[in-house]
Amino acid sequence: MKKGKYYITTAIAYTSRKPHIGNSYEIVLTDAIARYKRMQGYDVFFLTGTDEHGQKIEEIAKSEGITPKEHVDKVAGEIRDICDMLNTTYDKFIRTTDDYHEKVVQKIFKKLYDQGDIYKSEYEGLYCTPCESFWTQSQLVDGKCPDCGREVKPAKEEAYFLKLSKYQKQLEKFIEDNDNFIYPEARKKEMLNNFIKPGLEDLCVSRTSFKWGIPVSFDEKHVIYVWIDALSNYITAIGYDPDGSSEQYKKYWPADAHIIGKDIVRFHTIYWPIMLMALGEPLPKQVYGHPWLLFGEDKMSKSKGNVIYADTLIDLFGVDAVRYYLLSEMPHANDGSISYSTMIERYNSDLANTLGNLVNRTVAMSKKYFDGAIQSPDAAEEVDGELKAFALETVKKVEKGFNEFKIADAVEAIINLAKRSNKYIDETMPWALAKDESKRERLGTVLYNLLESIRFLAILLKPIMPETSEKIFEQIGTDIKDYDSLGEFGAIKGGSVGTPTPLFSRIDVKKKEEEIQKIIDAQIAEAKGEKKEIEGLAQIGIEDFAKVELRAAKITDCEPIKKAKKLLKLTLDDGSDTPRIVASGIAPWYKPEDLIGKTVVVVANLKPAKLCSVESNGMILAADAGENDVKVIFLEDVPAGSKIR
RNA sequence: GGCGGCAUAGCUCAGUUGGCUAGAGCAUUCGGUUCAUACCCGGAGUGUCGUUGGUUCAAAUCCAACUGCCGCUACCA
Repeated sequence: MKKGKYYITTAIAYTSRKPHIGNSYEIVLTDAIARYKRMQGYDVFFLTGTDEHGQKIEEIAKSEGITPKEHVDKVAGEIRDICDMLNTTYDKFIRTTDDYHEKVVQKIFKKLYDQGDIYKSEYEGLYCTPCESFWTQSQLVDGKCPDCGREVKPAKEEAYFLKLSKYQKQLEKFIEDNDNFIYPEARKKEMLNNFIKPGLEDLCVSRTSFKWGIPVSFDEKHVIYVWIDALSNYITAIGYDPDGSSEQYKKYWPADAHIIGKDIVRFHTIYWPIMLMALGEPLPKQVYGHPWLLFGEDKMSKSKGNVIYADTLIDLFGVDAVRYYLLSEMPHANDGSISYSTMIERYNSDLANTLGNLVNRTVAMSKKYFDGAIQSPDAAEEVDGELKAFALETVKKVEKGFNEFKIADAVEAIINLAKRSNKYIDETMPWALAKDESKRERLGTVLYNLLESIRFLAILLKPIMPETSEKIFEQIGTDIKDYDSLGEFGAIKGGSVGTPTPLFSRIDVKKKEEEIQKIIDAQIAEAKGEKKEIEGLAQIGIEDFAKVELRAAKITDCEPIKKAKKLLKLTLDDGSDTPRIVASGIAPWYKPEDLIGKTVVVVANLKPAKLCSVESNGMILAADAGENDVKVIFLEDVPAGSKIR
């Protein structure tokens, strides 16, 4: 049955480093949906790709001593390999460094500028001079530059802006009229309440602070910032062009679903629709912001040895089991979590015991009792009717799950059909029927119903575990694989079954855990090795150290700085005639009275900086003693002014 | 601080518009079966449904307050 077109996309992955499984599961999710829709008869176009510009990439490449292009080529390759390893069926893989993309993005920018939706102004922000970066209030750490910890000051930079404010009303109306546009519901409320209703500020869409990006065609010192560059991929990939788009674009746009992480919902439901409104193009039908898949309780970290990459998992369990696991654990509203132990558990209980064993025992019985020949069904009994009804109901549940992006529900429904089929075997007891020659017809019917039920499973599993699905078809000896055949129970006509072969062999938990432990140990060792390398790179000569002038200084006075939560203003006697004023971010850990009279180490030749309107001359040394603990280094029996070396 | 959400069996969660002795999966335990990958099927459970009030013939389900947890709070790609 032919249905309409269905254009679905993932977010494009940022090519800073190789993604871990938490980053990769989005494409598996999207692939399952794409395969499902395709199977239903939709003309699907599935887009994924990589986002390759920006300051961070420029910096990483520099630290690696290669060009940004070399870096992104490497990482984009890795990302694409992972997509392929996961057996995903994207129709196109776009890179934001692709020629056609860059050209069209420039045209889009120009068009918006020409029609007045983009205008030139000044970007006002908090600037850290040594780091040459702008920061927002929320990015600051203790009111200071998050990179170097130094003072930031308000500064202006020439930049281009997109008029969000102009389209605010129109966007608000669109979101409210289109109930399913932002999904799930909670995200919609967040966008509406936090951003749209309070009023949108215009968006800065260009930068001059770095070079690795698409230049503004009519003002070369500006680079087009991430928003317009990255978001446009959804239309440039299928041939949008302000001067005339391709047939493909006309066919597929607007997108039916953008599948993205919850962290970028704002970009896709505010900036992106407004860009499209400004371009005069229709808006996507739905944006699904999925939650995160975390590893256990912790965030993934190399040094903890808990970073899981797709290839590691695939080596351990096989691609279909990994897909199955990710999709069955896929959270819908709250963040979910994965672990090796639950992976093993689900593998054994769902895949090996429930599904694999069902197929195996059914095919084995068909071989044993009828030499593989599939019988025609005879008169139906009540249990048969129950099984049929259950199978037909499962098709509906799976459809509902996919339509609502609750893939875990769909997966559960499928496994439940396998369980129901196992129960059916116990209810009908084919081995007992086999002992009675007069029950031969009944035995044939029972096995027929089982094979048909398994055929349902194989079709419904196609989007989840494509390879396993094929194996099942081979074993049950049918090639009736089309989705429409699920409208009725009983499509198989004759034929004979294949060889019973276990689909998933049970995992020996102990052995697998040992294998996993080895991988974890290797990861930790590798992380340590990398750390050493960094330490090695960081080595400096004695002449560098000599540039730092350290002196002992006695704290003669100390008071909190009113405007700052974390700062204390210290007055120091550094042995010179004039008292030295230093601001220090230690208020959470020390009270002024604890400090007066103590002797500390001060960096005497640090460039003065103004912190919350106090001029700070130098800094005092303190240790990061723990996650959130700072200890000032105190000196004993050292006269103020002593040089430290 | 503002906006939104969640608190149900040991664990992960279902519980639609208020109504039958509050459910499922996993784990635990007992029993059945032998076609099958020591697998499958069945039984047993345990719960003050966060706390306190209120509405109602009736509340896990509606309202209020409180407590705890979580998400979002604009220029990061």
